[in-house]
Amino acid sequence: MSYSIAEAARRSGLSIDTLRYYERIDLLEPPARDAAGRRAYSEEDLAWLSFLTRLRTTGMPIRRMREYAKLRRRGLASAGRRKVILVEQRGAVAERIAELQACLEVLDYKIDNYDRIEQADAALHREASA
Amino acid sequence: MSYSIAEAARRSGLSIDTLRYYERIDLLEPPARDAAGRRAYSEEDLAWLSFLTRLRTTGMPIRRMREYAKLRRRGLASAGRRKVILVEQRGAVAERIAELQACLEVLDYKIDNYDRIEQADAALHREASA
DNA sequence: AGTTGACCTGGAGCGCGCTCCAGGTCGTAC
DNA sequence: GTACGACCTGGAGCGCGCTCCAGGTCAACT
Repeated sequence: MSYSIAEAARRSGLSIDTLRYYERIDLLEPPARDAAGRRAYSEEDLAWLSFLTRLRTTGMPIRRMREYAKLRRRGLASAGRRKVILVEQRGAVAERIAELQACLEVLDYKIDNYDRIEQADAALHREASA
Repeated sequence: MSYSIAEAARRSGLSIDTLRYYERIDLLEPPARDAAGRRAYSEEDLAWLSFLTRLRTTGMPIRRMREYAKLRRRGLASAGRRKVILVEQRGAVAERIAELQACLEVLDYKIDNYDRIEQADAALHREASA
């Protein structure tokens, strides 16, 4: 089973342009082509894309993803170095989550303040119309 | 107490250029100036900067921060709309955290796989040298 | 008086990650 | 045979958030 670029885009959630772009910058091995020279993405291609989008979601820069992709092309021998990249990224993600949670607290605090302002305001109106 | 731009940069963690840039794009009210025309940031300026950097950390686009800043300049009357922005952002942050946590699981899974590869590899070496 | 260094302004430039475009080729449907 | 639509290529353009630069002013120090 293989997929046209439009199908691959739909399934990966990336745009057609982005798929071609990823190929150009060596994130993605050039997929097979059909008789007419059109890209035919395999299930494997899609699985790799799905992992790539995970990495992107974590905020990994494309430069680093290319590094990972390059290692992957070298096969098993590069497994150690690939693992290092993932472990590093895991750390970065954990940090980022902590950072966001701290921000969440600040937001909650501010929102609480606005709540109090609203209540004071409502009280004022009750008083005025009493 | 007021602070030179260098001090403000040090305390806010932003660069001097970024401070001037924020002022240019109306994120920051133009701070007071000393006799020589140099910026003199107040404690309030710094507090606002610190909140701004929180918002940036959550990934709020600058466009939206400007909106918030503009409302703030309009005083109490805009409190309701400012609250809406913060509540919305809180939602976005919560979503983002969830997304990152999902990615974390994928990373853990992949890293586990690499661990297994390493162990299998180590076993092979033991066998070979036995 | 001269040098240094922090600061000023307006504007250009940059790295990132796409996104869009022009101009062309195919295969299918009418 | 022609119109259409999906796809192709190479390359330009874009929005974001800074970052850097040239050329200048000013206060302090020697």
